[in-house]
Amino acid sequence: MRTVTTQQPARGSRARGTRQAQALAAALGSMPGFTSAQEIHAELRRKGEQVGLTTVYRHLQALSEAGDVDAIRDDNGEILYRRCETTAHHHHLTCRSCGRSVEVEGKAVEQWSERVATEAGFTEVGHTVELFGLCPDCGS
Amino acid sequence: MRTVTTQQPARGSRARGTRQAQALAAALGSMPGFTSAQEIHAELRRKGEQVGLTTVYRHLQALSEAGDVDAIRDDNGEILYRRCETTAHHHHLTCRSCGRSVEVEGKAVEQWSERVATEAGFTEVGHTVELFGLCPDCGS
DNA sequence: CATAGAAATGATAATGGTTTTCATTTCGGC
DNA sequence: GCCGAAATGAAAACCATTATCATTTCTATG
Repeated sequence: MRTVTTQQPARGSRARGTRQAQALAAALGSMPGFTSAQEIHAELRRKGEQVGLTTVYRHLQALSEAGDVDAIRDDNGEILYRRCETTAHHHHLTCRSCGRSVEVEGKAVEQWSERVATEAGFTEVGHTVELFGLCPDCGS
Repeated sequence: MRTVTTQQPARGSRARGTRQAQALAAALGSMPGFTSAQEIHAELRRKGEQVGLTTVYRHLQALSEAGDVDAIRDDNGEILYRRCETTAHHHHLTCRSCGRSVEVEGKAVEQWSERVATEAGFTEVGHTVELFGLCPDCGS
């Protein structure tokens, strides 16, 4: 085997300091709204970053489980990701046209779901709430 | 060449009266909660009804578009169907364990979503709201 | 009754996003 | 330098859903 001529960066802690992880984080941050794993992967390649699709999926999944990114499903069943701005529980108002999204609080919804569930005798209630519409720019 | 005898667009009386359609409707009605197309198909075969998977999908899709059944996506991206009990807009409180579901009204949610959207300048707002929990039977 | 044309059906193939597999590479520590 | 754990990624597997298309079923009509 040939000698390795140059060693790439990535000094320091491995998991988070990985070249791929950093590139992914950067890409995520540069996206205004929700984007699919595939799109993120494409964006990375466009930027010249070389990251495998598998790695993109793996990191997004990990980030999602860790609560560092939000994940929702669009109508086609694709999973869309977005970097979280707050760690508190929240929902999204997403533009159908451009994908831009706003995080919204949902106190009213939380209370409503609690009440409804209790009335029906349900426990350990969770909920999925997503809003879609046209943002000011795309609206007309 | 003979004159093309125009055929009256056959009424939908057939579509609904089809053996397969009836079997599907019956199966749907016998399921207490949300079920996937695959499960319904399996159930039909179990009953001895011979209905192709394609047909199951086709009918479910048609029924869904017609508003005769509700369709939601579970966490795995699968589409789950359930016969509608009311034609009015409503949401569901579904048991994570047994799949049983209750239809709930969501006036509070409608108003909340309207308000939030307006505040953000969004228009033509739609929403996805699903509640999950443990029903009285499965909860304790 | 025969018959043509339409709708409906369903076996099969294709799609496509996501996950697995597994061999390889990277990197910290000794 | 070397070992082993973690990370990576190309390729294959998965699997629900859709598209294809030949065949069957039904209905109206002559």
